[in-house]
Amino acid sequence: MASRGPVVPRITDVAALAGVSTSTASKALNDTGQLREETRERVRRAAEQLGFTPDGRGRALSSGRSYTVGLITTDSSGRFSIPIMQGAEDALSAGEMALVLCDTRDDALRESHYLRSLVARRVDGIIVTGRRTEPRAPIDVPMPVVYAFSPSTDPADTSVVMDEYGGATSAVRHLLSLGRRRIAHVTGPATHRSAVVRAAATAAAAGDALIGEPLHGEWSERWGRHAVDVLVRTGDVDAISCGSDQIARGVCDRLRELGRAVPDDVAVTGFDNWSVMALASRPPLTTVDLRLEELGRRTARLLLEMIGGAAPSGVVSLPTELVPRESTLGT
Amino acid sequence: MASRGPVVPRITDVAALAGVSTSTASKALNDTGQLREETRERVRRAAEQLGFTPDGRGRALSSGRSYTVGLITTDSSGRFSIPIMQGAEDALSAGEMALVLCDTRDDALRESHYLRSLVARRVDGIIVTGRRTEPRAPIDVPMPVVYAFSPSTDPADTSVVMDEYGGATSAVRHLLSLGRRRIAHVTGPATHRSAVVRAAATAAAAGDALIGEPLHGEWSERWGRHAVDVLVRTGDVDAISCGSDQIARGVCDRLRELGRAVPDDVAVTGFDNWSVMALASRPPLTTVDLRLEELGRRTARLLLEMIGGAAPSGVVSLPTELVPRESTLGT
DNA sequence: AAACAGACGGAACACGTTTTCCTAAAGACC
DNA sequence: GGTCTTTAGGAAAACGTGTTCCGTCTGTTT
Repeated sequence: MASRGPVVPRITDVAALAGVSTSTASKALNDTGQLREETRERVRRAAEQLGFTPDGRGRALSSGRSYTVGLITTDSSGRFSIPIMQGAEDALSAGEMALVLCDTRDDALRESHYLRSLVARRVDGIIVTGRRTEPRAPIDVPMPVVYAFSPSTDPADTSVVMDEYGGATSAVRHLLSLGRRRIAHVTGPATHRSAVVRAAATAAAAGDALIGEPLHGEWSERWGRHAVDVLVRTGDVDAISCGSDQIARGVCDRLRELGRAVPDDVAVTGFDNWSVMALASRPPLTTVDLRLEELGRRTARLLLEMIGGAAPSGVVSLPTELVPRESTLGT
Repeated sequence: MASRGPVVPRITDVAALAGVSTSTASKALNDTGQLREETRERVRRAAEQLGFTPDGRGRALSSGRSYTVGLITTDSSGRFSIPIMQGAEDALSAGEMALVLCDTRDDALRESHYLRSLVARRVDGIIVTGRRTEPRAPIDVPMPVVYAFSPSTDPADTSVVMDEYGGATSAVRHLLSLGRRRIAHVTGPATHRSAVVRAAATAAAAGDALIGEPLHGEWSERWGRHAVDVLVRTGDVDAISCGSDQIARGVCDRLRELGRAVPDDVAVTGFDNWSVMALASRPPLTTVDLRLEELGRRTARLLLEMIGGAAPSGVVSLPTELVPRESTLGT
């Protein structure tokens, strides 16, 4: 027992002031047991007067729950993790649950350290999220776990992912519906699952309208600019579907520099709806919104259900949303 | 007492297995009290065998501390909050403290909700961080608080801020040292403290070299581009110091479109070192790094000291760091 | 008036740990 | 050999809450 922290009133103080026992005070404040309304009111008044707030630690111990969930993220700086965090935090705070943040920085040592810490805190459940969509090894803890964004390699675990395949498909369908028939695809490294999935969906949806093979490079504006140079040399295209908004922005910049009008000469689509890129691009990008905040919310809700006793629900795939803007529609 | 959660071994189980009392087991595992080494070892082995992890809730109750700090942020999505969070989390996790995340979304109702929740959890301390550098009203809680990024209006509180004035000064000195003598300043809205402070520092450091008044607009690439049009009409400049990297990127883009070489004709500096902007800009931006992660770390350390009993230390101002890149140095 | 049911509230224990005493055994000293 | 000190370990209380169980008191019924 270290030095006592700040002195805050305990339930016994409230009980004493109201002239009842602690158990009665507890019942009054929690609306349980059989008490006269007058007694309840007296206790409530005493609690108010003292500014009493029940101690979560005692409560946790008594209830067997900590009303806390852990969020393990491989990099919290990632633009993917943040909206997920926000969504999860939103859904959890509604249920009076707190979120403790653990950023492993992709370090296995850190991860095991944090896992021990979360287990020690008797967290009610854990959300695991990654930086990439590659499946990851499940964690071994004695409490419910939900994987978000990067699913568990064990299909029996609960994982929430977004439907990238469907997203890429919707982008291509959009281009086709606008009459584009010579579509190129520029995306990230072939070593990234996202790039491969999006490319496969694009090829399948475009069919004969796909020009050449998908071009793989880095997830950068620079690569987008360079890819345009390559495409221009190859032949003519009337649309470029990109694997990310960064690439798409680079594509737009280079097209403008070459005197090709977007979208009149070439329509461009992005992916991710990363506002910093999609809105700052000239013109603003038609893109696929991943609805990551919804993904976070859904993840948290599934976790809450599992904490409530529900069984794991396997892999849940969430729809994306096409956001049409000037890069395909014009002004 | 709700349904029992996952069954994990308690210290009594360890004690029973080792054939000692619980108090002895506790002492053995915590290296306190007077025990034979052989007994200690026996207990340790039993703990290991059972996979025992002490329950943080019981521990918190007994120690009077929760080993948890709250982080109240007005928007966790902000690119300023995130590095601060990371730094804080880094410094805290080293001390076995967990960080619970509270995103108020700039809503007073949410804020008071979270404050109640944190007080209920008997958090050991709270970090308050904002989206802007404007001072904010202090919070009233019975535990140590440190304000980061946006200081408390009460100078007696502990606040950690960055030295924007010094940062802007260093950028201008850098331009002067490169021989630039006709410097314009393009920055954000005059209603933002950051813009005003940075502009004042720029004017003071530039002296006669400052061309015209600081140009106030939005924190956007679009405004940067537009400001270049204005400046070109006004007269000739050989350097533009910008209030943010976004503005600077817009400035660079427009200068290139107008055929002005950066930095040969006009040198450009940014502010914030937001890599998405600073590195993607053509050319990459010389800019002022705010060292937000260090700010977060420092904040957390000060909080830990206050939790340990130290007195508030008033406003602490942290130095920024000039990062020279091609937009002033050339290739 | 006696028996009974129901309303009300308190005593005690549980949750899991740490810590403060306290006791018994073993050794040291005269 | 008796007293004193040291060592090793246990019993009990503390932290703050929720809940179970039980006793009392009031009012109703026969």
